[in-house]
Amino acid sequence: MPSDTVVVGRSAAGRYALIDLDADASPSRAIEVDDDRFAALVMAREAEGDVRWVWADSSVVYPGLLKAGVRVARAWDLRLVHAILRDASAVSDDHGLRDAVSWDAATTAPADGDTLFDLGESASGVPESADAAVSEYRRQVAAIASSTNPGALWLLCAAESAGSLIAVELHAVGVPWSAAAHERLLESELGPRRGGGLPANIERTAAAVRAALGDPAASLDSQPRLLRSLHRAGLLVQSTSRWELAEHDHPVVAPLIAYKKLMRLYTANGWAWLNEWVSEGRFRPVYVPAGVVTGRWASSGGGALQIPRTLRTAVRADPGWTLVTADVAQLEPRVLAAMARDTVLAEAASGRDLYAGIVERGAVASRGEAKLAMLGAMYGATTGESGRLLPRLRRTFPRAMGLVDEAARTGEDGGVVHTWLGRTSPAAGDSWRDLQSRASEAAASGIDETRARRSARDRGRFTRNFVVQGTAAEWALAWLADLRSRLAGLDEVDAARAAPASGPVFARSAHLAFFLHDEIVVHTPIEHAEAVADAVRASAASAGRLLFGTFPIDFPLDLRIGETAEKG
DNA sequence: TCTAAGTGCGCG
DNA sequence: AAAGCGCGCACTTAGA
Repeated sequence: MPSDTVVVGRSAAGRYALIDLDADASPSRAIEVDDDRFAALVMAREAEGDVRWVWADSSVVYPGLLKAGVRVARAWDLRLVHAILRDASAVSDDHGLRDAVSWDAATTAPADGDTLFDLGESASGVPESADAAVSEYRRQVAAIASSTNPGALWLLCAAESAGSLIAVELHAVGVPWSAAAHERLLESELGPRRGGGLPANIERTAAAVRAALGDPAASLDSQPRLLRSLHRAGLLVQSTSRWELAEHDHPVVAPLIAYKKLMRLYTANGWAWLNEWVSEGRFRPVYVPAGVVTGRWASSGGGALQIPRTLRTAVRADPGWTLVTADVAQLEPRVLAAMARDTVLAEAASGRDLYAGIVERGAVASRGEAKLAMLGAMYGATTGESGRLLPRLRRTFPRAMGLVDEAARTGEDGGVVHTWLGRTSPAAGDSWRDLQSRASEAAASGIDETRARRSARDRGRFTRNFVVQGTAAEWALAWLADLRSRLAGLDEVDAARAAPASGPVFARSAHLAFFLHDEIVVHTPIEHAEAVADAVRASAASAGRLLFGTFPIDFPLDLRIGETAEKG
């Protein structure tokens, strides 16, 4: 059965308007409802059959639906799709889309969820009228249809929209988080919490630093003052970063590095963080789909994507539930092999460890070298060990290396590049172009030329990485979207075992709980753990096929089942 | 007292 | 001080 397309927005009277579109995207039927009827109507249509909900912004509309107990299977996020199509190099005839500047809203975090049905003040500033949504949707459909790669663009926009739903759901359901485990870790690392002052271990370590500096009043938290103290103590570093400190042999080095580590934990993820971000056993990060230019997600508040690995012990399943954690081994080089149709690299990647495969093919001598060289290829290293190893990688994998080298050249020349599905890098800005053209004039100074050259190289490294990072993000979106629908097919548990009872409807069965670029955590009733693991693997395979068809590249997972999400 | 920029470090 | 990409956050200082 083909899916129905229903556009959601506000009517002139300020009520919710639902407009059915027929096959050629013309409006065929409109219904207006008051806010209190909206969720019920959506639920009814979902029960009736396959619907794609087209709305301005999932982060605005969807939290209210979830709160009312309604989950939708498919959506189309006009704001996110607009941003993709506006920049897409595959779109030449945009059917007025690029002129529709009211849809150019900045990526925003959702207002924090308590407003039931509040579409009134759109958090992202995009239009909220149903008519505006219909017009924009028609422009988007036409732009995709007339693009040079409609299939890929459609897939990208659908995946992006699925991601917009998942981001809202992840926030609503939260990461199961044991405050007790977190506190135990804080106590053991930082020592007992002390009213007023710093925790005991931090104070003790600070005292050791000051003793080693021979300066009982040394300021450790002000970079310029600490730097001067270090100089006075005879440690002639240029910065106070751990990397540079570690290269020196001086009694202050060890305690200072220890101090920085403890302070980091204390200030970034200490008791204050726990108090602010964890409640009722859940950490609820705000995800921002496409918050990164490459299409990766960003987060806002709580530092969701920067939780230190050591804190993962606090991620604990509810009683009767467990966690399925999976991450993709070497996602980016695998994606690169597939994009470049580099069968040699794909072969080296087949099985478990891509870096071991590179060593086996004789390109470099050790796994460490393989990793360093491959990261250097994707990031654009020119110097050091990584830069030295690159030519060997180019000889062994000319197609894959050719793809990233070409992306870098395009960027240096001021051009744009795009991901496998067609997300396109931003155009070079005016100041960048000015700098380049000034440097190419006859009267250009040496300084101008050097600066222009450097900024061209910078841009080249950005576009080089864009194609790989962005395509990896697309793979991950496809993985997430496919997994979400597989999980939705698993049975619910009794309400008494729901996790937690006050959580959103989908929390009564296995559900995604965390996502970090190439890693997912699923919270599941214990009896469904194996089924979840199968679904996770199946969706990874399916994402690979969806993007790369029959090209022989696999995406092996590191998958673990256990009540904590700790890696190990 | 506010904001912007610099520094450093957590994640991929 | 990262070399070599992309982020967010905490803390400080400089400047208005």
